[in-house]
Amino acid sequence: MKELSLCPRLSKAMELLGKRWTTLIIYQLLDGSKRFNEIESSLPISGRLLSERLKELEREGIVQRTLFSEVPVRVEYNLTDKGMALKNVITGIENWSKDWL
Amino acid sequence: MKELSLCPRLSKAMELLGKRWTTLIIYQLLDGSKRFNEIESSLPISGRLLSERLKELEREGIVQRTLFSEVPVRVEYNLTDKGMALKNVITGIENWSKDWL
DNA sequence: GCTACAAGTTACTTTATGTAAGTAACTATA
DNA sequence: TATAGTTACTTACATAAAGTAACTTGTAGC
Repeated sequence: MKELSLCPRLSKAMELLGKRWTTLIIYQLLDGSKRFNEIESSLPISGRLLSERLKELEREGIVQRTLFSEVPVRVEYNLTDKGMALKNVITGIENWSKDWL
Repeated sequence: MKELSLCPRLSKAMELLGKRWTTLIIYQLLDGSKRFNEIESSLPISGRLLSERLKELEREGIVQRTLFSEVPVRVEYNLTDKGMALKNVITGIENWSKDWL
């Protein structure tokens, strides 16, 4: 019988942020909204996974999706307040990386 | 040809911290050294992966492994300065989680 | 009808993770 | 002497996640 001293907060957060690409996608959106293709070309990620991750982030309320019915269609993604609140965390990781990697 | 606006610092850090269990293992070690079995029972992780992750963390200089040739053998793991420097990052994630999850 | 475009989706392969059993080296107990 | 117990791992195998590339949908212009 395991007596988990697992921190549920950290654990839940890492389920999200720990998934591959998630943090990098959020990073791309920190300086404003971007289109699907823009994110896709700014990261070495495939459309398949980008689509999956954006759906997860939308479901979690971290990213907002806006559809423009133009021709061809345009879709913009931007961070919600919940997403923007991750800015400090991401900056912290960058700083650690700068100091130690 | 992709013109990646990928932040190499964040990217490299997330390759490490984004791996499943890594951050949770570091969290377990924030308050002092622990033995293999202690970590294993404090997280829902298998020995197989824990062993793999600890090796990665040791290789990256985040965790230090100390062997005590007792009977039965005892092995302790503790964070290096590089590992301890992640405390702020982890606290940041916890706080975000508290505020938004 | 044919081509072009953005934003996906589908089908398939490779890699990572999960699960359970096994190993090494030694001690303590019957 | 034989058996069981201990820690810290490994190994073998099954399942889930990620990677790759081709295909779809809706619309416009030629």
